Parts: sequence; C-alpha cells; structure tokens
Amino acid sequence: MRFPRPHPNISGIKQEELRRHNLSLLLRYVHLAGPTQRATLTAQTGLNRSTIGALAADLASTAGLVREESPEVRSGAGRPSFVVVPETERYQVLAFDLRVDRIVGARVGLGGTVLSRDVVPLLPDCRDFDEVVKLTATTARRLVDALGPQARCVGVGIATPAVVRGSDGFVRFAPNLGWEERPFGEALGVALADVLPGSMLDDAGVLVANDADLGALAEQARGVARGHDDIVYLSGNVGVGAGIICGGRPLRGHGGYAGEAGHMVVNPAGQRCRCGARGCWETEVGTDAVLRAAGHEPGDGTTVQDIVASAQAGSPRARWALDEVSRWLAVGVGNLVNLFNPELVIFGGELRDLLALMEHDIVSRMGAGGLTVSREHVALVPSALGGDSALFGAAELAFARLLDDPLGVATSLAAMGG
Amino acid sequence: MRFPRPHPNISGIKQEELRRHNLSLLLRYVHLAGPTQRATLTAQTGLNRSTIGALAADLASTAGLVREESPEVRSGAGRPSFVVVPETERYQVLAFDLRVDRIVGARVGLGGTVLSRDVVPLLPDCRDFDEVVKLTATTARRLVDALGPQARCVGVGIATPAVVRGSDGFVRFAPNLGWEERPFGEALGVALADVLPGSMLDDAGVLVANDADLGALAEQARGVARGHDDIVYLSGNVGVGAGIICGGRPLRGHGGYAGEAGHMVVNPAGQRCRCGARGCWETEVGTDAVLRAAGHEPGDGTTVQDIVASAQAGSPRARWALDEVSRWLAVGVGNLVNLFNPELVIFGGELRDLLALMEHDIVSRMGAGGLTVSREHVALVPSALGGDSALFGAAELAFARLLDDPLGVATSLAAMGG
DNA sequence: ACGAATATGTTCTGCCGCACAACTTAGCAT
DNA sequence: ATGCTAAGTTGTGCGGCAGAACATATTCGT
Repeated sequence: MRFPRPHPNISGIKQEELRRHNLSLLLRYVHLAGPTQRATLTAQTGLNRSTIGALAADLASTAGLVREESPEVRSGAGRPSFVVVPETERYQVLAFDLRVDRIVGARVGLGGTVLSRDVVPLLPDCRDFDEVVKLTATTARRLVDALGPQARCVGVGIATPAVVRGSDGFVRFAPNLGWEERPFGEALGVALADVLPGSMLDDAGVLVANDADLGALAEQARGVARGHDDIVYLSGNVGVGAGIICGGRPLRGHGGYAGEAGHMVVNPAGQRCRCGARGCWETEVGTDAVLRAAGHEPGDGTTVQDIVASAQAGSPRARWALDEVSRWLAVGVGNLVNLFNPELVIFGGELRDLLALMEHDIVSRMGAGGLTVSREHVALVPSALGGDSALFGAAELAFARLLDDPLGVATSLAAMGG
Repeated sequence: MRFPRPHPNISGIKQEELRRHNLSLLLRYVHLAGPTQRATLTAQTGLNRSTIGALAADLASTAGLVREESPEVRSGAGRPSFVVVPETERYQVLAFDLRVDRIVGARVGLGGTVLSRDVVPLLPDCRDFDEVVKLTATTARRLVDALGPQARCVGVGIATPAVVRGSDGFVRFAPNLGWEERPFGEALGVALADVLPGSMLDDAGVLVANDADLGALAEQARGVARGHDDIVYLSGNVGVGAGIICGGRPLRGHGGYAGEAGHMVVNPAGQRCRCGARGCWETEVGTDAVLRAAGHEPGDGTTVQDIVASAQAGSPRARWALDEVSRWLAVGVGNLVNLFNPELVIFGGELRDLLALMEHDIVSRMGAGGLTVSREHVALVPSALGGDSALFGAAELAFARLLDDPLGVATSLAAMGG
C-alpha cells in the first residue's frame, strides 16, 4: 500500500527542534505582548524557572534579540522578576502596504513598534508594474538609510490588493492595479538586493501577500482579535477580500489563494462582475456598488465615507443605498459565519464605516434566517488598526521567519552581514 | 499591557512531549499506512535507526499496540527490515453512523480494518431521541460481545446528521432527525457506561460529530484525499453539509459548527429553507430539490439515484431537473473553491451520483465565471469510501486520542480495566 | 528598624531522549 | 563460500529540561 503523506507533520521532533520551539515561543511572546516578566513567562509556558532563565539568556547574549531589565514598578512581596524586553531598535523589518492610490512603507521594530513611516502617492498613471517596483525600492532605500548603526533588517513584507501565490509572491490577478500574472515577489527581490546587502533576501526574498490576509494577521497579533483563534477579517478597499484565521492559523488553501470572499456569488440575478460571474459579493457591497446605489458615478471623487456621512445627515437616497448594501452585507457575512463559525467578523477598510452605521441592520437581517447556532457567539466588530492593519500584517509576515527560528536566523544573519 | 493568548500553542514543549509526539507519529503512520518496514519509518520521519527501534519496541512491549514481524517478501540486498504491524485485533473502537433511516455500527481495529458490522433500521417513528440512544446502546452491546478476549475498546465515535457542539457532542440542531438541543453525547455516555466498563468513556465520553466533518476526516485518512491538506468534502444526505480540511487540519470553528455549507445563501430569490432564510444551497441542490425539480414529491419513495438513472435513460424531465440542480451546484462549489482554494472537492452521499452524470456541466459552469486562479488546480471527485465515509470517520475520531498519546492512553486503560 | 515571609533568580545534579559510531546480523550476488 | 549491502543492536555522548538547594531582593508585620 502506497502512502504519500500520512500527516501534516510527518517528521519526528528532535531535541534541537525542541529548543528552537521554546526559544521561538519566548521571543514571539515578548514580540506580541511587549516587555514581560520572566515569572510570567514561566507561568504561561509551564516551563521551569531555570529553563526560562536559560532561554532568555540565550536570546539575550547569543543574538541580542532581547534584553533583561529590572522592573520599574514593583508590586507584591518577593524578589522582583526581571523583565524581558524585545530589542526593538536592533531587529527591524520593512513593511509595505501597496494600495491603489499610494504606497505606505514603514520600519517596524521587534515588538511591533513603528519606527518610521513613509507614504508615496501613486498617481493613476504610475500603477505600472515596473514603476511600482521602482518606487517601492526607493522607499525602501530611504527607510534603510534611517536604520541605526546597530540595526539589522531581518525581513521585508508587502501587502497587495491582489491574488498572490503563497510560495513566491507571484501576483496572479490584481484588477485594481491592472496587473495580471506578474512576478512581483521576484522583481522586488531583485530591486531590493542592493538596497539590502547581506539581509535575509537571499534566503526568502521579499514576502508578498494579500492585503486582507495580512489584515487578519495583524488584527490577531495586535488588534481586536488578540486571543481569538477563529476570525474572519473583511477588507473593503474598492474590492472585497477576506482574511481568515481558523484554529489560530491563517487559512491559506492549496495555492495560497483562499479567502476570495469578494467573488462569492450571493445574487445570481445581480450585476456582472469583472471576474465574469454574476452577483459576486463585491459587486453588491464593494465601493462602486455603494457609490452607484447612492447615485454617484465611481471615480467622481465621492467616497463611501461621504455616503455614510450624508446618510447620517439624513439624506434619504444615501440611507436607501446603505440599506440596500447592508442587505447584501448580511447575506455574505451570514454565509461566512455559517462556513467558518468564527468568534469575530472584523470589518476593515471602508466596511468599517459601513458597520459603524449599519451594524444593527446587518445583525437583525442575519438573525432573520440561517442557522442561529453558528451566529449566537459571533461578534461584528470594526478593525482596531484602522487603515494600518495590512501594513502591520506585512510587518508580522516579515518577522515570521525570525520568530520561528530566532537563533538560527539571527546568527546566520550575523555571519552574512555583520 | 494585558495579553490573553499570544499563540495557539502557548505551552512550552518538554522532553516527555517530544517522546509522546514521536510515538504518536509512528503509531499514526502504521494505523494509516498499514504494516510498514522500520527502514521506511526511519526514512520518513528523519529519526535515527536506533530511535525508531526504541520507539517501536516501546509501542510493542509496553502496550502491545504494534508487533514486529519479519517481512515475507524480500527484495534487494541487505538485511531485511522488520515490519511494524498495528495490533488490529487488540485495539479496537466502536464506530457508528447515525442516519435518518438506520444506524450502522462497526467494530474497527487499529489500522482501520472493519472487524464486524451491524445495521439497525430506523423506522420513521423510532427517531425519537431516547429510542435512538437505546438502539445505539444495544447495538454497542452486540459489538462489544464480539470483542475477543485480548481486545480492548479504546473509544467510541458516532457520526450524526446534525449540528453538533464540538466540546461535548451536544446536538444543537438535527432537522432530519427532528432533534433540537439534545445532549446526545452525554446520553450516549450514560447509556454505554455499563456496556463498556473500564473503557475510555470516563475520560472523554462518546465522541459525537457531524457526519460531513467525519466524512472529510475519513477521506483524508483512507480515501481519495490521502496526502492532500486542503479539501472540501460535500455530504449530500437529504441535507447538504461540508466537512472542510485546511492545512491538514479539520476546520472546526469556534463552537465546532464550521462547514454549514448547506445554509449558504446562493439564490436570494429562491425557496424558503427550514432555517428561515431564502435560497439556501440545500434548498437548491438537496435531495428534495432534485426530486421536486424532476416532478416527484419528496417521500414518494423516489431517490436521487432514480432520477439520475432516468436521466441516463433519456428522460427529458429528469435531464432538465439535473441540469437545473447542476447550475446551483456549480454556484455553491464555486463559492467554496473561492473561499477555501482546495485541491479536491469530494462529492459524497447522493451528490456522488450527481457528480457522476453532471461533472462536465458543473465544471464548465464554474469556468464561466469567478476567479480562474483558485479553480485551476481543483479537482471534483467522488467519495472513495462511498456510503461508509462517515462511519470510517467516526472510527478515526474514536482512535484520535489513542493516536495522540499512545502509551498514556494504553497504560491508563490497562490500569483501569485489565 | 529589623526579621519573617515571599517570590524569584541561580547553580548543580540528574534524568531522559535522541544521534552517532561501532559492531552484528541477515539476505543477496557472484 | 565469500563479499557486499542494508538494516538491526548496543554503548556512548550530548543537549535539554526538571527539580532541589541555595542565594537574593523586595514587602509585610510588629
């Protein structure tokens, strides 16, 4: 009997991996939770005091990934515990959020602090592939120049409004940029090679991912979804996409294309979508749908926020439009809730504005039909990171390799570039 | 800064868990792949020869979970490798598939062999909750009586056409059985307590799960989805449900209710569904929809297979009906493919018959719209286990605890019941 | 103000799990 | 037969974590 692959994790665990796992756990903890007492780490991990001490010392002295400080504020009896602090300045990543109208770049330190930002507007005629790659590279150079003398760039992540192949950042389809089948990850890797000599680029290149997927990641790491293992993040930026986390892990799918909720058909009698189908969710609740319903022509400068504002101001047409949209929002969200049974559905991008005004409508419409069971514990919430969720997600993506194998990555980096 | 849960796996790994993991890996391998040479295990796991030897010896002598045999057929030079064989007779589970019209029970041995089966018809007036619990218990008793003297029952799993709470097998909603909010897992635990003295029931009770979820599990373990990490299994038995596996792991959702694809709204202008919504997928492609489209009244004895047969025989009405159904099938499957980007969509239950005849229609309709990207590598395939997938899945569910911690479970069982 | 209580860091020892090397064994090939 | 090959077996060593004993820093009680 042939047996291709019996189990996701086919390989046996060895002691070396045990250490790596525990180091990773520790570093990830302080990266996500910020400065943490050793005592807390001991309690949370279940590892022995002495082991935590050894692990922290390893992270601190071998790679300088963390430092140990005496706590300022003291509470309770007993010897005060050292605080393990991530070395924010020393280990950094570059994060980018490529949007239709701009490129946002940031230097993010270990622990998630944004150390500097840079926004480059993208004029409609500059969305050309090569132009975007070049602009990203020059932005990267400016960010890299601001790196301190001690600082190391341990990765580059970029969020794009595109269907992206997970393995290599190849952009399959990005209607809002007008791209199709473009080797974005590869091109960026080449363009950044001389900007970042001796960085991790040789290993893994620039990490490109879908903006909604990264939004979900960011909300789980630093937003409303902290501590939640099953969430759906909806990104409304012209199109609609979903980033889904189930069982604590991002849903990727076979090629990395999972979460294309925008092209879920909800209304077979609806408008034809760019993708060729009829009544995709995106055509019913996307930016253009909202504008059209409110009597505007997409591109005339009106935004979803404007519509929301005029609805709040009492405009009947705007109210009607949002009511219509919320009807379809409820259908789509209901479907997603039935399929994923999440704890949270996070409304990001322009959907955030819609939720603010229409939450009651959406909830009551969802309650009118469908399985109540999966809906009883779900909460619809606005994104906590606002417009920056994809950017933060890109940073998390870029940090992922370091967090997965702290000493391995840090030392190999030290060997390469000092 | 408060920090509820930083990471799915917050706990540190200790050496004990390392051993447990590797033992689990080995046992799971032979359980799924059947008798395997030690040399193969060495190669697959990456562990050292001596380690594999020690692990196998541990599984064999400490708990009798496997035995080591000399291989019969010899090929190639060198000393022949021992074959690690799962102790099928010694470790068994009870698996049940509760359906609308019958209860199927089976004794399944380690390695997945069905050792005996028992089918109890369920008359329409016997679907009463207490009746079903009692019938299951008597079936269980018959199966237990057939256990050999050496045999140990290490778990009980049951598949139900219901929305089931993951934690305790509480049935929230089972329209086809006419149940709502019933403590099925608990009741079965009580009913089976004296049938299975000294079994694992005290620990975890009877494991109840949704039939589609278990179908997916079974197809991944022993069916067409072997070696695939991203699959959608569709179960068509009166209603429509989906069992979804992503990244190699079953999609559970927060309460364990994920995968309710039958109540995904695909046609807002469609019929009203039992759940209260309009145009649920189930109302368009479920058994009743097929029958009605073909001009039959549900309950008149006609089956989906009959319709498929008459369509094959040339009946225009049947052809038209299936054409209509396949249109909605394509919409729903397209949505699922967009959301999950699976490698396989497995058609189980009555959908199997539909796929056999309508595959071309479904595929071409899916191709007409929607994102091509996520569809380019997906295959629509019939279930390989046919009507038994849920039953096999129930067995896998029941074995899960043993496979996760072989020695722990086996020894605690030995301590309890000899 | 001083010692007791408390909680934590530190050090040392021990156990456990795996790798590796050296040796042994079983079958195959010439 | 004899060597070749590939695997099992055995003993040693290393790495990783736990636990105990001790050291240390802070708070609390009087």
